[in-house]
Amino acid sequence: MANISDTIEQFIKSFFGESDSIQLSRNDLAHYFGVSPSQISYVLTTRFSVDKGYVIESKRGGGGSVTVAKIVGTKEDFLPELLKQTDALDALTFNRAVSMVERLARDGIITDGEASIVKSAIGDRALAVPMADALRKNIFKEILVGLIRR
Amino acid sequence: MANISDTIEQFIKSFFGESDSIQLSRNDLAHYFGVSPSQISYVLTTRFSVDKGYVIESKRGGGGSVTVAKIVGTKEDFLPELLKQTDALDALTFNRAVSMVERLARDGIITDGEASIVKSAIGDRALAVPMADALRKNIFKEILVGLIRR
DNA sequence: GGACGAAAGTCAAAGAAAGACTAATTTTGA
DNA sequence: TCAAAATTAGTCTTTCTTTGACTTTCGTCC
Repeated sequence: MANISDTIEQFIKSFFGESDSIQLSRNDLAHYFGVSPSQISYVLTTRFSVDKGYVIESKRGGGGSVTVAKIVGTKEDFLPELLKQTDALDALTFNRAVSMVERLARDGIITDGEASIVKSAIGDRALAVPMADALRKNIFKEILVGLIRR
Repeated sequence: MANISDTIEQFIKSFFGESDSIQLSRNDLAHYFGVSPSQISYVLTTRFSVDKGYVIESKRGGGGSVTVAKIVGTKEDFLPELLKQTDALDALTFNRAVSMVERLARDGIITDGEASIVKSAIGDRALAVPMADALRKNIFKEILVGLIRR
């Protein structure tokens, strides 16, 4: 956690209370942490992506701001939806998979323990073979199928 | 003990004691000992391997680092033992893996939900590739390592 | 409506750190 | 002895972070 991006990520997350949506000022945050404004954009795009279960909206100009909102899981629909999305890919990188898994955990669809097992199973060390991303997709799909049937 | 690798190994080990997990910087260590960074990697992989009872994780980029964690004998030492046994195999059939998983569940080391995820991940449908048994061994090992670390 | 300033967006380049691979050297053991 | 294994170094690659310059959009004030 030595890097500033992680710190900013945590700081932003700490603003989600019971509300699923927060509003912030890119410039103020940048100033607060003493970094360039685009650093905030970087944190926003890398840490609050759609795969991770967030949407970002913003408004420029005077009084502009950035809104970060949690996509709240519709539970029943979400797993089949995720399966469809995954199936449409021709490969699945580890990072992307992790985003999805952590989102499942965040929304309580799987437990943290289950999430960590999935991450182990589809990690780069586990899949040290050619075409790892294609294989990872396969495995992840099977896991999703299993989750749907339970 | 004349060689620098042994010295570095001891140096790293001297940081354990309080905690079972330490964090270090490859570059800093290399500088400290006046060796090339890859020398540190060499020590890490040869002296802190899984069968020697360690797990290594790392992160690249600004603020990146390497984490070395001891596999500490939990409970009945069953998991480390199982890991060692699995490591000794050169392949792992699905049936054999299922036996192990079910035993873990029966002993309460993992939940039923976790067991079913593991089974999905290492099932024959998930691993529809050549050399599936070798791959399955790899994946299962990583899962065990993850379980030990929690 | 046009000019101005206040936001935020974009993108590329530079920097930081670890990983992978290779070659050379040294040590070991049969 | 001498071939195999272990060690050491060097270099290139990949990944992630950080910064800065430039662009676009929005609101406000003549």
